[in-house]
Amino acid sequence: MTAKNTNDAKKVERLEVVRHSAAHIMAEAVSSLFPQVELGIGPATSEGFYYDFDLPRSLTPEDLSVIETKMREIIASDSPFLHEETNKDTAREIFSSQPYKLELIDELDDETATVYRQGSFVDLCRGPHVASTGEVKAFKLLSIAGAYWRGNELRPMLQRIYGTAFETKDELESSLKRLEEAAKRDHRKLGKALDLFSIHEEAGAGLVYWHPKGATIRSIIEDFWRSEHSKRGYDIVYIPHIAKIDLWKSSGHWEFYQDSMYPPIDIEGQSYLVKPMNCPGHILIYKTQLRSYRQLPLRWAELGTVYRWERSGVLHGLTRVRGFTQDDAHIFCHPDQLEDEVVGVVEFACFMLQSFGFNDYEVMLSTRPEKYAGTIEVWDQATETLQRSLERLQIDYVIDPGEGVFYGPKIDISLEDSLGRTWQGPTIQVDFNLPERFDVNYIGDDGLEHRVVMIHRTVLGSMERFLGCLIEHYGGAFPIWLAPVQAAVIPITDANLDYAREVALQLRSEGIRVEVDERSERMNLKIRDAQLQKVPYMLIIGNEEMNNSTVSVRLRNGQNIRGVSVPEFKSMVKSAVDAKETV
RNA sequence: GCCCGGGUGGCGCAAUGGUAGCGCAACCGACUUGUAAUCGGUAGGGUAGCGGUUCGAAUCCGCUCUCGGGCUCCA
Repeated sequence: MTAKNTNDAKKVERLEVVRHSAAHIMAEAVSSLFPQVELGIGPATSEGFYYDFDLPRSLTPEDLSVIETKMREIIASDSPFLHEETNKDTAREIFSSQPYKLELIDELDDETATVYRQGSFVDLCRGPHVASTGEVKAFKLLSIAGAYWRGNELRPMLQRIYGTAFETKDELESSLKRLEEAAKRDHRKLGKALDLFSIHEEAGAGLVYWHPKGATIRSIIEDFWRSEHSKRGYDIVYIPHIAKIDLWKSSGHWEFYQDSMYPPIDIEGQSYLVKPMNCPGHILIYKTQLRSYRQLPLRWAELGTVYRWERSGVLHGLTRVRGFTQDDAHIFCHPDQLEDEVVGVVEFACFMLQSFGFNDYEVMLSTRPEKYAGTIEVWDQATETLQRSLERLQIDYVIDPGEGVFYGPKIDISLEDSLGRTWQGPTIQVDFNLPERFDVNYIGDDGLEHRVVMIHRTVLGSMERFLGCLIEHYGGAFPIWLAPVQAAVIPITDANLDYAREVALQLRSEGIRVEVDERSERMNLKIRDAQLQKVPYMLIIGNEEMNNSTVSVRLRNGQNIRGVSVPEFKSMVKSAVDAKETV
């Protein structure tokens, strides 16, 4: 487990100041181009900075370069950032024409208000800033977006300009390159280019169709998932996709989660709902018997497909969809087992992530939200258990107040991909509520009924989101154990076709995923296509190979190994698969 | 859902009021070739959908669907 530490806090701090100053310079530029502008806020972010504006017209991408030019002038003028302390009343006068600033002034804790001036521009701001505008040496405006004032969808929508800034031009350049690289790895692009999945306008937004190659990867992951679960004492269950509304009323989902559920379906006068979660189904199975404390913990896992109504604007490739398969499991245990179970799940989740090459993650503990079920005591108890488990594992975590689910607190793990971006992955949620609602019990050693404690958990998140993340993490160049086509057999001329087919047959009999490129094309074209498809091994077969019963192996990194016998190649692939090698 | 910007042959793009064009892929033919694109030919769309303006619409307007960048929200 690698803790994420801010290795050079000072540098980060300095960068924040530069970015915040860049935001002010941008605000000055926008103000001079649009004197009627009403200013929102303009902070630095982990990636750059933004500023929100209320403007008389919509900005276009062309406006960005005009604003950038203006910003360069301001930077060239090298005017100092002047810090000024004043009181609220004076501040109100300064910002009399700025309603958003006035609102901020009203909410200041004490009587002093700090303002910063550069040139003729003045902004309400706590600071700090660089000494003068000339110190902002490398910046770029990136995009325009709508953003609600103060993040509240009931308040006006402002226009937000995103930009980024660095201390040096080199750092800016490499950051922009990283963005380009990220764009190339976009799972939506790669999904199309590598023929992995599709989403259809005529079939519905947010609903994923897995093509053979994508499905191959998915089913390998699912097989791995099942076998790792069975090693850890889980059993697999299956449940239906719809259930009577009463079940969802009993569970509390109808009450707390209705906004995310699809409307009822009428079936012969009865209302049914498509499941947004799997838990009630697993509870029904639990309740088919009287359970003894000796049976606990029961760990039941399911690749359970759920459907949630997500607002149209939030859908995004595979990472935000309306139908998805959770790698779900529910653990029924007694309270004394809770901590051990949580520890086991967190370890399991980390193991799974590491198996896919994710070595950095962030752990978040989310506490009681405003809308919650159950009592505060029970919530506190559960939250403490989660906390103790993380401490036992010596995992650094951040507390996210009020972000728990309605039925219990949770641990979320977000993973960091090869480009340093974070993705929401596994989640572990304690639930004291559903056992209560469904009266889920076990018979203790005292012969009496006791309430079970439930853990909901995923170790990947959802198949869709995880695959989306994996595609980007590997940039489409999947490790050998996951690659949908592990080897492309490339005959040089048609005369080599029969031998090529024979080699493929031999490899296939060993479970190696092989395709023969039988097209009447040149070898170079076939190699190029296999490279673009990111196939890990290309087996070039010409007369030389045919005569010696060998293959010539080309790796996707360009490396060539000639004269490899077929058995040698088999064991090469096998060991790469076993080691989960990436090439 | 909200703000802004898009939707053109399988894919990537061009055409901004005058009856849609290019590259790749596909198909046919020739070539039979040692590590990232062989050459030639053929076919393919009426521009997301519906309605409107106009002599004339891919281009302008309205509505719907959908995609992208964000906001809010989330596995």
